[in-house]
Amino acid sequence: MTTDTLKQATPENPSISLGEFVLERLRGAIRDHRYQPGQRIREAEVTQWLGVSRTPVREAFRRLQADGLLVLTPWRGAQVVELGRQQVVELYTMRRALEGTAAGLAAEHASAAEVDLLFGLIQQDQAAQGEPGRLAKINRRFHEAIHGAAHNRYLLEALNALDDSLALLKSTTYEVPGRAEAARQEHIVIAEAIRQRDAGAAEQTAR
Amino acid sequence: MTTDTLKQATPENPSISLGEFVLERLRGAIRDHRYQPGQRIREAEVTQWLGVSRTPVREAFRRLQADGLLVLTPWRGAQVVELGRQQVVELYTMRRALEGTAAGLAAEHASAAEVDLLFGLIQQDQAAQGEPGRLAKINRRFHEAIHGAAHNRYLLEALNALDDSLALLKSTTYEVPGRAEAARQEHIVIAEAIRQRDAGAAEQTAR
DNA sequence: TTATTCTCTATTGTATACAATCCGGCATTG
DNA sequence: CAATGCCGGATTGTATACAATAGAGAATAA
Repeated sequence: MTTDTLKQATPENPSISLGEFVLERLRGAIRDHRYQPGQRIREAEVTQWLGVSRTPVREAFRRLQADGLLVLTPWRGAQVVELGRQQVVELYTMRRALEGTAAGLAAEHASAAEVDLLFGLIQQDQAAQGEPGRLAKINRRFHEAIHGAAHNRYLLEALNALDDSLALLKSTTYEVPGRAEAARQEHIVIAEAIRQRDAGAAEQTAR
Repeated sequence: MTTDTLKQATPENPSISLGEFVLERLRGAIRDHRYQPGQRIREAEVTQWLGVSRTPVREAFRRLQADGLLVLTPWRGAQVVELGRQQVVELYTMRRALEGTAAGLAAEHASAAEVDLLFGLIQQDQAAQGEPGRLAKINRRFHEAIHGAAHNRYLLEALNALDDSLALLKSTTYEVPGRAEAARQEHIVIAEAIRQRDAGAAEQTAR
């Protein structure tokens, strides 16, 4: 594999290594359910798909194993993780906890600009009523803003890893009628608590 | 590399792959400060040390990168992570938070046997007064017991990863005179809160 | 003397050859 | 007919060859 082929394979960013490239493509495929939980992924398969040799594929496999997205069984290769009921429960429990932690830390560490961003997103949220797509996007950005305001890279990493694992589930974003309104009210309470540096309240509400 | 050589390299457990073997040896070496923060680790070096080829070494490197113990720079190889001041602060903050989460979840999910274990360890702790070595060991087991009682594998993973990162610091286990006694009192409060299923109190005290 | 460029070596990224293992089907035997 | 054992292909684990790059040091010019 020459540098030329690498450029072909990653036109957006020719500077990253093939291993990173394969990693991102595989992670994306798993997130988008192009590989489904329980499905086996053969090295040769990815090799042909992305036009690279086995070496970078195997490196990507190892990283994904460490991230909890793949199970590597000796001599049997890689399988997308299948989450059991108990694991799903634990995953959501952990997420609730970390979400609370993030809000609490944000209350302690958020800058004025970050607080402004939170309230700005709440206003955008208000303006996007009735547009589920936009609403979901703004909602996500609100949570990301809180995560960032916590100013803790390890917390951030953990939250991202959790999100990746949650993507393994069938994404059933069910619409509960009054949920959007209730969520916005909660967001206001959280943002207010953060502005007033009330870590306890922010943490409790975020959970 | 034949199976025979593999057995030579891992006499304790000939069944695991060489990649896993290298991973464990490297992780241990970093934990024990045989490789110091900032130090570069060359592939050829590990290759000779452990008598394996570069392939398993590289796999171990990737896993350690994912665990946050190594930094891999393209064309410059692996370096043990050097934690800056801010990172250390964030690490300890995260640990406090997760320790609290673990205690809170333990209060919700601990079995009777696990509660008994906690109180048993407190008694052992009392009996080991004046023996810093034993005391530290029992203390560690107490915390591990709480982590286990939380019944959340993702939390457990995160705590272990955090411990690995903390091992990068110069382990300055400084002895504060009355600390052992104070710690035991705190442990009693935590264990009591868990027994009474008081998640809030357990979480607050554990932090 | 100092800055700069060039070359060469050490080291890593990638591809591929080879060894070991698992899993299917098939034959043999009771 | 069923059960068992034994190949043979498919797949992964490991080693190694080759390509590409970074960095150190020498040589040259100012």
